[in-house]
Amino acid sequence: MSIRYALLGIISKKPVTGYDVVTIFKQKMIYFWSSTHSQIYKELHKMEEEDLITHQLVIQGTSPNKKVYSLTDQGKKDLIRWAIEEPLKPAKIKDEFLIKTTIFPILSEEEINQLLDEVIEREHNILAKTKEWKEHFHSQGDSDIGTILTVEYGIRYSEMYLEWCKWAKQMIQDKA
Amino acid sequence: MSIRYALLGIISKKPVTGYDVVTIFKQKMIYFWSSTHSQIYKELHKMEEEDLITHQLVIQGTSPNKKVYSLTDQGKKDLIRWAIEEPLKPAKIKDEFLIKTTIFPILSEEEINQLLDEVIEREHNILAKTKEWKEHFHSQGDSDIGTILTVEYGIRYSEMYLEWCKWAKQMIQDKA
DNA sequence: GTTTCATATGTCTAAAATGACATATGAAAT
DNA sequence: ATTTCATATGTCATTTTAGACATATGAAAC
Repeated sequence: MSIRYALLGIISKKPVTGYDVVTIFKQKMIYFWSSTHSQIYKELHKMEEEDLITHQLVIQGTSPNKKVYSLTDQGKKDLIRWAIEEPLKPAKIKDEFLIKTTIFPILSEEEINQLLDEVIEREHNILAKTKEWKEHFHSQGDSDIGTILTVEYGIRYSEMYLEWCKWAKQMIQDKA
Repeated sequence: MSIRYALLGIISKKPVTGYDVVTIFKQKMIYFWSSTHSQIYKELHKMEEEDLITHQLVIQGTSPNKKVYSLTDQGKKDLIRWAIEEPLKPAKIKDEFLIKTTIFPILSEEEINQLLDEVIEREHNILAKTKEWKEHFHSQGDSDIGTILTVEYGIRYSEMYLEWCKWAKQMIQDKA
C-alpha cells in the first residue's frame, strides 16, 4: 500500500510516464520519498488492472514509444479518500549517516571529518538541485501550492542538515 | 545489509536485549531509523550465527529471561570497516505526510488544516520525547559524542518540521 | 479475581523493495 | 565506425520489511 498513493499523487498533477516518475522521485522528491524503476513499473501495471489509472500509448519518432498514465475517476476518488480518511502513518526513515554518527566515539577525528565532508557534499548537491527546481517552476509561473510547500520543505530539510553538520564539526573540534 | 549495522552500532555502546533495541529505535532513533521487533530478533539470530555478536542469558526473578547481546571482536571490526570503507548510501525516506502535501490543491482548506494539525501534534510528541531524553542523559553525566550529535539532530529535525508546518499554515491562509 | 500493562522472545505469511538482467531507439560524441 | 548517453519499458530472483499470530512472567490496577 506504500508506493501506490505516491504514484497516484504524482499522476494527479498531470499525465506522466513511468520514466517521468523515476526522475520526479530522484529530482523533486528525494527528501521525502524514494523508489526504483522496477517497483514503479510493477505498481503501475497493478494499478491499471485495478482501474485506478489508464494509459495512452504515444509513438515518438525520436525516442522509444511511451505510456502516458492518467487517473481514472476511481483513482482520483481513492486518492482523496486516502488523504482524508486514512490515519497518518509515521514517517519511515533509514539514514545510514546518522547510524555512522552514533559510532563516532570509536572512530578517529580524521575519519569522522572525512565522513562529515562526504555527507556535506551530498547534501549540498541535493540543495542545489532543489533550488534549481524552485527557480525553474517559479520562472514558469507555476503556483501549485503542493509544489511550493514541498520544495520549501526540501530546502529547509537540506539547510537543517548542513547546519547540523557544521555544528557537529565544531563540536568535534572543541572536544578534541 | 540494511538493519545490520544499525544493530551493531547500538550493541557497540553497551550490551542490550532485542527488546531494548526495539525501544531504542522507537524512543531515540525514530527520526533516522525504524524497524520492528520481528525483524530485529531475526537479524540478531543471523548475526550470532555469523559470529558478529554473542549473548548471555540472564535469568530474572521479576520478568521473563532475557538474552543480552554484545559484540564479538569480529563484529566490532566489521562495524568499523563498514563505517569507514563502505560508500555512504543515500537516505531512504518514506514520509506519507509530504505525499499528502503534494495533493493539497485538490483538498479543501478545512481538510488541509486538519491534516496539518495532525502532523503538528505528532511532531510535538516526538520533540517532547527527544528533549526528555536529552535532559535524562545530560543529568546522568553522559557525554557520548554520538548521542550528543544524534539527539541534537533529532531536535533540529523536529523543530524544522514544526516551523515548516507553521509556515505552511500561514501560506495556505494567505492564499485563501 | 480479572484485566491490563511492561517486560521479553519468538514464528510465519505476505507484501514491498532492491538490484541485476534484458532490450530498444536516436542523438551526440569520440 | 563505435561508444556513450538520455529516453523508455520491462522481468526476475532475492532480500527486506510489515503485520499478524503466539506465548510467558510478574506487578499493578480495577
